[in-house]
Amino acid sequence: MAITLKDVAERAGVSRSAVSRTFTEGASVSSKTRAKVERAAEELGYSPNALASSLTTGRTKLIGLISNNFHNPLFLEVFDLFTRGLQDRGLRPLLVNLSDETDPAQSVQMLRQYSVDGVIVASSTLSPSFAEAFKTAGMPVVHSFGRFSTAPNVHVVGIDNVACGRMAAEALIARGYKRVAFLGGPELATSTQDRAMGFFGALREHPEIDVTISYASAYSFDAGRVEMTRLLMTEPAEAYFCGDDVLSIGALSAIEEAGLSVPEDIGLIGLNDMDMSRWQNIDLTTIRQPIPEIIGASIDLVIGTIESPDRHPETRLFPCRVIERGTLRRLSHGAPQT
Amino acid sequence: MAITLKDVAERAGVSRSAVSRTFTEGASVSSKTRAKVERAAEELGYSPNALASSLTTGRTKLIGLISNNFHNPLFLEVFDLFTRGLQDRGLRPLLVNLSDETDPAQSVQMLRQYSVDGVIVASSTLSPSFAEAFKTAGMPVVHSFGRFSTAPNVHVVGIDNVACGRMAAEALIARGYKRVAFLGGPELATSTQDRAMGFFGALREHPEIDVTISYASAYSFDAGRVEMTRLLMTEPAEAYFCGDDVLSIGALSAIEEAGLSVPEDIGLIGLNDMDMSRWQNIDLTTIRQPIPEIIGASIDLVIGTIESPDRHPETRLFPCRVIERGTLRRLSHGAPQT
DNA sequence: GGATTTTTTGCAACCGGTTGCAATTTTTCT
DNA sequence: AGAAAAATTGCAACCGGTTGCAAAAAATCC
Repeated sequence: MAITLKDVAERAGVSRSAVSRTFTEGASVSSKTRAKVERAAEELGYSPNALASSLTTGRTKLIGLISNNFHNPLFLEVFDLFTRGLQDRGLRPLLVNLSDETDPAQSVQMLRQYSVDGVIVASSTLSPSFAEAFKTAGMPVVHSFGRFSTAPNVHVVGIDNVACGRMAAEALIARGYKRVAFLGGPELATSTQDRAMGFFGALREHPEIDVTISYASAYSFDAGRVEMTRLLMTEPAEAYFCGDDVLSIGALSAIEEAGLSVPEDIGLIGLNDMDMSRWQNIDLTTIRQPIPEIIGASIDLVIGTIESPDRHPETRLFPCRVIERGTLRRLSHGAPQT
Repeated sequence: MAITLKDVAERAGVSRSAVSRTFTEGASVSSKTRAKVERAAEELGYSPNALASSLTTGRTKLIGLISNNFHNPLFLEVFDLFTRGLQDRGLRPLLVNLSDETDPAQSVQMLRQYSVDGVIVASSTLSPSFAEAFKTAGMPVVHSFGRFSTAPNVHVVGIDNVACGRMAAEALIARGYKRVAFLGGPELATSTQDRAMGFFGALREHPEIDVTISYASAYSFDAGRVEMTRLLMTEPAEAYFCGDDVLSIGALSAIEEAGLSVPEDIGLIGLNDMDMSRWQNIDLTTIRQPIPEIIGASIDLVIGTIESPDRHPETRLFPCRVIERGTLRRLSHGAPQT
């Protein structure tokens, strides 16, 4: 059915090796045979079978892209950048949707069956051990949006969640809020824990500020809305740091529905700066994660590890910054600016 | 490095064929050898190389999933359902991000190199000829969210955009609007054209209603906002049918910013019913596309075509329905209900 | 021009599996 | 128990490529 190497070889009147070599970067072929082969290939419409060649070269150019975040709009941007970035470097993303699975065994087996060259785990909620399972299985792996660790076992690229928590706290302090709160994502998500730690850490130096905490059941609109609705039933804080933009938007919706206004009655600051957050009817003050940089670094790192497998695991964290929009009261003039 | 068939065969003391057969559905192996092989495989941690086997079986279980919609939040749901649906059936999505590319040649070549078993083109903006290129190259292909055609060359699964346009018109008529408009997506997108056709067709029977048309430059928030802002500078219509939810939200933002309110001053009806549209601070009246059904049918159809390649191309369109929310005035009592 | 070096080429083995076929073993039958 | 039928097994060829090696051809040198 399909055109193979052999067909081209016969048509061009050369050996199969010659054909293989013309399609292999840096192999030794005279320009004369190359021309013959290319002509024959063109006429037959031949293109080499990447999977067959992977058998001998050991490289498939397939990268497993694993995620469990198929409900957070931020991840559409993430998938866009990952797929584009991988394609631009000649790699192909094999997408794995983890949904509610948290055991890596199946994914490891599946990606091994397809001999992927490397694996990218894109998730802020999976535990570090998930990515480690791929390393144990001998696959180059990078955990994107993962958690910082002083002695990492696998490459981690992301943000310093503790620093972000602190940054959020400082933003609220600078704006003179006296009763603040953290509205986190799922309590056991590593990112939630770290953000809470940073937030509380910074506020420890400000005992005059009252601080509370609560958790939404997921990084989702509904969870944020439900939790904020609950909070509004008693005395709410003056401003909330929400562990995620989509959570913030849920909270925003609950606040408006209660007849209160943002930022006059309650302030909100999110985290991520997904595209939607800048929409003028949302206009969320938030902390921006430099997504393109995180993804670029993740890809570079996985490629680097494919090339030198014994590379020492490293953690690359990118700085975030506050994006000033409309859900926090303006910075009071003369207040300490960070 | 990795464990191969041969390793298992040696350890189990059987031939390579025996090992191969124990891992092949419906092959002839005695329970005794099967046990030996499974034990050896277990001990060595063997899992068969799917790509090597694809060489002889001709099946990779890889499905090319092609899209150019990486900015419409609806497509996160689409990717979620596609990846889950494919996985559940033992298939693997190889994701291709088309971005602004519209020439299928590269994608065809790439997917041929990876010997994908089938291709799903998920896009409402690509022309039918895009999907046809895969068929010409001999690959089973389904165009999801594609356009209806009486004599289709490839399988198409989607909605009847003309009927949706009509449905939108009827919804506006039923609510007594007298000056309505279509705010379409890119003028050359096939979906836009069809929706416009249905919309205008239905209104032709109501010459008393004034109807106008304009196009946003993309199916995006910004494009919707820009276009609505422009429309508001002169006398706007009483209600708009927007070609897409995200466009509607952009329009909504422009309207609110102009100090007008929805649905009191201007009504809006979208199309898609993406998850976000139900968020209470958006609360968009819209026409729901039954995304899960479309995706399920697309997967079934691509599998069906893999199994019987000469299957006649068919078009499967799913019915849509209006989802009543808060951006259109309430149906006036006694008004004709459709 | 002939010897030497460099480049190009084809052979054949291999990558990790599958499968038709004939030989062998097991089961069934009388 | 022995013959016939059915099930299992291994051999060897094959899937579509790649690559080390030795032979052949071309280029360089004196």
